[in-house]
Amino acid sequence: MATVSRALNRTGYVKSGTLEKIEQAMDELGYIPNRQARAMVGGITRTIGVLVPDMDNSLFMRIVQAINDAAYRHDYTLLVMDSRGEAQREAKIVRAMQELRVDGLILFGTPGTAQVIESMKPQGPVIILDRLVTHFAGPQISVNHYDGAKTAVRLLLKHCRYPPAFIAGPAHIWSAQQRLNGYCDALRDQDLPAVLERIEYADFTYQAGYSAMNKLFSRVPDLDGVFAVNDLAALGAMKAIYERGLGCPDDVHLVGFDDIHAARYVTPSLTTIRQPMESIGRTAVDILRKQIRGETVETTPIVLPGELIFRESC
Amino acid sequence: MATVSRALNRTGYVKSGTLEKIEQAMDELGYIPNRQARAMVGGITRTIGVLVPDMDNSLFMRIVQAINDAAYRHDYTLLVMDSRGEAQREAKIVRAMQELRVDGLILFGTPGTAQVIESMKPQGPVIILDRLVTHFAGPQISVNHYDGAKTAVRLLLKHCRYPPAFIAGPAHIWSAQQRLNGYCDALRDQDLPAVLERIEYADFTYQAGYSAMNKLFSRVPDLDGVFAVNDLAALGAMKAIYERGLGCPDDVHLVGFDDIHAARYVTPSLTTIRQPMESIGRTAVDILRKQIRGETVETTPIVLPGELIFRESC
DNA sequence: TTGAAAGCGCTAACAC
DNA sequence: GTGTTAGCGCTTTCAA
Repeated sequence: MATVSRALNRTGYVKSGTLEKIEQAMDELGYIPNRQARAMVGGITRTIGVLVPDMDNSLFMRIVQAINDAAYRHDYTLLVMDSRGEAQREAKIVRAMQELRVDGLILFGTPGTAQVIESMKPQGPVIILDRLVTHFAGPQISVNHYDGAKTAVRLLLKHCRYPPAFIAGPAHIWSAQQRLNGYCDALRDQDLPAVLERIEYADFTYQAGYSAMNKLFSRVPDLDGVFAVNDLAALGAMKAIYERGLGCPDDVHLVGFDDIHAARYVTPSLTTIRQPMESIGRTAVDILRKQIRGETVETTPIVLPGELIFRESC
Repeated sequence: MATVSRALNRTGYVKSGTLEKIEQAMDELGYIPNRQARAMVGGITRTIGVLVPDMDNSLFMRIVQAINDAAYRHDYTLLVMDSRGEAQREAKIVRAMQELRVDGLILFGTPGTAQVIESMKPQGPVIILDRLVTHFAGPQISVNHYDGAKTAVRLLLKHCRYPPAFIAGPAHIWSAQQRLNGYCDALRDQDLPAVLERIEYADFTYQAGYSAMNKLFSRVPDLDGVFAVNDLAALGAMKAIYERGLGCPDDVHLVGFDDIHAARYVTPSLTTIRQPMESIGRTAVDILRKQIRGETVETTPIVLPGELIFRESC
């Protein structure tokens, strides 16, 4: 038994003849080693848990894809689950992953995440992505929402005669808040006030972007530029613009945030701030691996720059 | 030890006082049962492996979401990995999942899937989704590609003066082949021949749809209707249509397949055949659970009807 | 109603 | 180079 184990793990000496015999036997018997048994004695499972609030969100999944690729490179298997944004479900899934003894956990921040982490014992390393959580001591990674928003608004200011409007996100979500700050400060830098009239709140959906845009139209007469908190909302806004018989960018300049696929597919294609999804995912796995190895890591949030993607809408 | 085990699993008798003491101790110690150890003796892991060729494909992920929800309801945890469409990677991931002793496996069919399954020993149940595989003896689930295509083409025939063109998928992919057959037969039903001139091959991408449409334009003078093998290709086609200064549906009627989110977001919104993603996912888990319980299941492919979604493009 | 003991498949330490 | 043994955390007899 021990010799087989040594052969399998290529640890210690095994005579080449014996090795062959072992390999042949494994083949004949269709033997597949049991990783759980391995994990029982070794302590590590080579699995990483990933918890997403919405598996049908291209932004999230492209980050997960990057995680997937990095994990694959390092021979890790991913447990991915969708909490559907429900805090209770999030808690149950985290628990299940702990019972499965994942080596590390990657969570996308939701309003409930802080509490979920609070209430669970710190079994192994945890990393939070995208929407950061204030009362969390571990590593966190996100795009620089603030700078990205500023860049977007500066671009609009270059093209527009009037101060751009903002379709904002829910006030209690950290990333939305950051983008709002960026919007306000970019205006302030030009000695323009951020007036309430030009800000309309929406959640991150297409529908909400559509109605927000309509509300802005009915309220603001001199409207020739809009920054939307994310691409989905921007797409909704675009719909509203075209329904009024107006055009993009001729009548209204439009900039989104995220760079989801649809941004490239629509006509006119959407100018946006691209999140560095690939490096968010890769960095997450890198840090996790360091933590798994027992090294200590920086716990101040890592903030990666977004990239302005020029397309047709602005 | 045995008593604790009984308490945890609520199997056998435990005095209520003892139960309380156990629960209190678990709390104090932050005890989290080890599912792997459990699985070692029990044989089942309550995990399901899911292998996707592209995690950033809304069609796939909405099916996975349905799988996720069904799995959650029945207390299963999902191992989801993205093979990036590479056969070799697919094989390695399946292997890893077998080593982890998943109770069942759900695969999205790719050109390489048949061989991967062939070469791996049948450890536990396997289900194949979406693109069926001919030499596979287990259960398979997909939309009725053929009927869906027929429905789409019939709709186009109603609105168009000329026989609609078809932006086809790769010939070696089963689902694409089915949709092509549907296209041809729908024409034939109206005593119209399916002429090669009106068929342009593309893969399932936006880019390919775009160039395919341009080729059709340059080849077919009387073009007022197009059926695209999937929504992404349809969106690319739409771009080409608008670039020519034409409109949808005024000049060219357009129908897609799948009903990805973007279909609703674009202007004009895309008429399409919706895949029953929710029921594909739910059914997959239902069948898997049956198989895990040891029941025998139907192995003739389950073919679910698609749904025509009327929007603006046709 | 509880405890003792065996064993799930593996690795690591040690002896041979 | 290879075999023996103990033990990872649990469930399941079987006895008490």
